[in-house]
Amino acid sequence: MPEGPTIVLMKEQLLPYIGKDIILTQGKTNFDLHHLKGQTLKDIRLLGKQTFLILENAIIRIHLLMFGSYETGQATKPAKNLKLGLIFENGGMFFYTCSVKLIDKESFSHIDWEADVMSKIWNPQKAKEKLLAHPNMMVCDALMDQDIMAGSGNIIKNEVLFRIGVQPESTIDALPQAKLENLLSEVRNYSFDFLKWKSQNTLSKHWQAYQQKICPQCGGPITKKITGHSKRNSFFCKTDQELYN
DNA sequence: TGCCATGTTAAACT
DNA sequence: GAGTTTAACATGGC
Repeated sequence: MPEGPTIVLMKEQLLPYIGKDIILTQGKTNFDLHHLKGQTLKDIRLLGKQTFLILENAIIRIHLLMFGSYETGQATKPAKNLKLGLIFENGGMFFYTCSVKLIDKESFSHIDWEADVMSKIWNPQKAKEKLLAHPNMMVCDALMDQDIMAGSGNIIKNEVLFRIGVQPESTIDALPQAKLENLLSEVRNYSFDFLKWKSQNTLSKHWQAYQQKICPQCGGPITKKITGHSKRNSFFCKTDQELYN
């Protein structure tokens, strides 16, 4: 169950199959899997929560959504949930309960790779311009917007806002310049902390606001509230986080 | 046990 | 037809 960093970890598991030929396909997709057989997996690219499998003659987009899961090597989960299985000479990759789509070259060529907060070409300046183009946008929505900050999700949103001391319903135009810069740097910083803690299986131990009841700084209550157009739960401290609007 | 959730899409509304 | 809301997906943790 994925935000961007989880997908970065998934990609590491998929790397051994780059350069290998697909010898068998499995699963149930809304396109014909048959023509994938025999193709080489040329590359794997990520944009936030999306994974692109670049084949010789097709591009497949995988999105794990909320409940999706994957395995590499051998498939062990119930076949009825298998959306896509690709078998290579050295093992397979299996994606369950997720979205699997064929992407045409045209739309693939228009992807803004610089929007991925974990990418080495992440472009916070460009993200800032996109944010400023939506002055009334609430920061809780900004941090869920996959066109602006691809890979950020509800956990990252809440933890970033706690770190920078800003309440989720603050708006972009009311945010002091320094806080905006803060937001852009912490969304990347926290994503890499997320990656580190996730790989150590200690992610939830490090939550300061998300799913918390007591503020670790002031000892006061953490407020839980559905916020923004994205209508996702926000967790925040009214004392240690300022509302700018 | 039952409820809720790291997310997006498409159907079903207005 | 547009914009908006709801349901679906179906697992795992508390």
